[in-house]
Amino acid sequence: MIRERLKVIVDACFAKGVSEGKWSDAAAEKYTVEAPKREGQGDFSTNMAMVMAGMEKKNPRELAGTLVEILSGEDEIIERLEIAGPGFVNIFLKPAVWQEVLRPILKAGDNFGRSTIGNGKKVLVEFVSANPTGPLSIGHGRQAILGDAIARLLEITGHEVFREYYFNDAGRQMRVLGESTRARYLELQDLPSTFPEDGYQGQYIKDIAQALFDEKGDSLNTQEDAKPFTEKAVELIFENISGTLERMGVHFDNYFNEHSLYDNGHIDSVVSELREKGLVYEKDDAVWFKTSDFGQEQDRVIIKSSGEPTYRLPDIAYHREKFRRNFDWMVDVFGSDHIATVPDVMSGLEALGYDSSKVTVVLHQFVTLTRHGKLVKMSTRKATFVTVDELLDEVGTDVARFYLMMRKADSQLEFDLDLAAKQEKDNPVYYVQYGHARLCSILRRAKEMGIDVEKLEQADLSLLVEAEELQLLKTIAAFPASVESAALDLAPHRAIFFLMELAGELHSYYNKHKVIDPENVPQAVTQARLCLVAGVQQVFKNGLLMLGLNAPEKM
RNA sequence: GCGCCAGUAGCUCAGCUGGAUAGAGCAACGGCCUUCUAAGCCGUAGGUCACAGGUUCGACCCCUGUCUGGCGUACCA
Repeated sequence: MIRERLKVIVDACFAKGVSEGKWSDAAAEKYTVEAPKREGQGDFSTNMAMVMAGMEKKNPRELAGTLVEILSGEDEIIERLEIAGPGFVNIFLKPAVWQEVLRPILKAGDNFGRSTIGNGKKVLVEFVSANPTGPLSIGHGRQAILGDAIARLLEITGHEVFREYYFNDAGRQMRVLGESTRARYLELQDLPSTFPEDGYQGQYIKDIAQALFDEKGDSLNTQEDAKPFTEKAVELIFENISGTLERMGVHFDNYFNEHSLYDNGHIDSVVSELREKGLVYEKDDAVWFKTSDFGQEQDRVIIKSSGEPTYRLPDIAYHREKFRRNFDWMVDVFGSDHIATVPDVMSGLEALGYDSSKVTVVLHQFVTLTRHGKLVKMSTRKATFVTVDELLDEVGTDVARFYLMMRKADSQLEFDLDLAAKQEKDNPVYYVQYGHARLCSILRRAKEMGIDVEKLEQADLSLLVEAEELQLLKTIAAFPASVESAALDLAPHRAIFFLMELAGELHSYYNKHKVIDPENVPQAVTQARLCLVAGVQQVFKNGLLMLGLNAPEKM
């Protein structure tokens, strides 16, 4: 909020310099106004002089001097200026600028941090999209949390968000699932059975078989078709997946069934459209898509010689339906093992005349699990994975959510189960939540002492002069920009880091300065500090809730 | 072989479009609770930002090459 205000002033001064012939407008939009990392380098700093130096063939420090001359006329919010290092202009603002940020924050309340930059843009976020072959693994968990956090961030920045889960309950995988279930079903009756070679080996298949036996008895013993087994398995697995998602606080607006693409003729129409454009051909009894026309190394099969489509074809058809449903932006959250499909889908969309730049794919790297210091290898088929449910049992929803969104998607995420479970105290989740709880505790105490919280806004904020106080004010003032950056860059981990930084500053302040202390702190100062406490508490609360985390008032 | 991602403190990781003296949390070591919650704070220690070149006023960031790890590279999804 403050940075934007200052940027306007700096831009005006740049323009003034241009009109006065001090420099050309070549550097317009190229320089930045940023908060320096280090203390003592001003509230903000601009590199304008250095950016201009190369273009103007002039000494950066000289240019900086000129800039300072122009800027010094702007004394409404600027206290002083200095030229530093190779030509930075450091800008020190009047403390009142920071002190006054509290009023709008308290006024905005739960809405502080929300914005309208999304401008009502319709966004489809597709994530999880696991086929019903087993419980959600921790990898799916990462995707669920990442996608959910992205969706939440886009929502509060003014996008119209639609969450979708794409799944397939037909085809070869499902046959194997049904056959695996049947084998377990016969097995539990001590009847001869043949477990498929590539069958699903998890305990959950046995549970499904048992449920089926409890329901139908031995009436399925002579069943040749695996279909009733598949149907039961899908039903129960989906129940399980929905339950897990519910526990994690993840909801979808729609479950899109791949099979509907066949029923509605979308698969066929994609093929015929591509055929009309001369982009498919037959070879070795299979149908090939000329992906080489779109810069790829080789063409790809879209219909196998058996007549069955490969995964690419429905993927393309599905994305075409996304476009037909008029979304302005489509965000796909995939695991990195799906990387191969991305260029194929993009090529398909281009071929069908759609602007594939409206699709953004967030590929997240794998979650590597360690338990007892050893790497846990994961495979759904062999059931050697850790399920999201088990994770939630061990560490709880908040810890799971926090850990799974704390890393950027590009990084592999190591989840140490022992650590997450035992780390009840030295846990970043609690570090942040504790900050919120502590502030709530102060506000409670204020109330008990009869300090009228309603009147806080009338406090004399100029009494907030401690370095830690100004730092907290600067940080919370940057909250909306931080949310925007996390949302637009689809990077929820930045919001997490913001909260951890705020928590660090808060805990330091808490230990150094007392808010309520009638004997040592004047009442007016207490009033002002309570305002700060309320503002910071509000930011913690908004930040935690927007990420789907709890903001406990007591811990 | 080729493509994508990663390589930053003992460990796990931040570092947003190139900016000033490299950041956090764990772990280690030394301190702080008759005072608003010690799930906290303060201090110490810890680095050739994988390696080698290049671009420039300035490189963890951009370019080239090399090495290491992960994921792909199916008529599996």
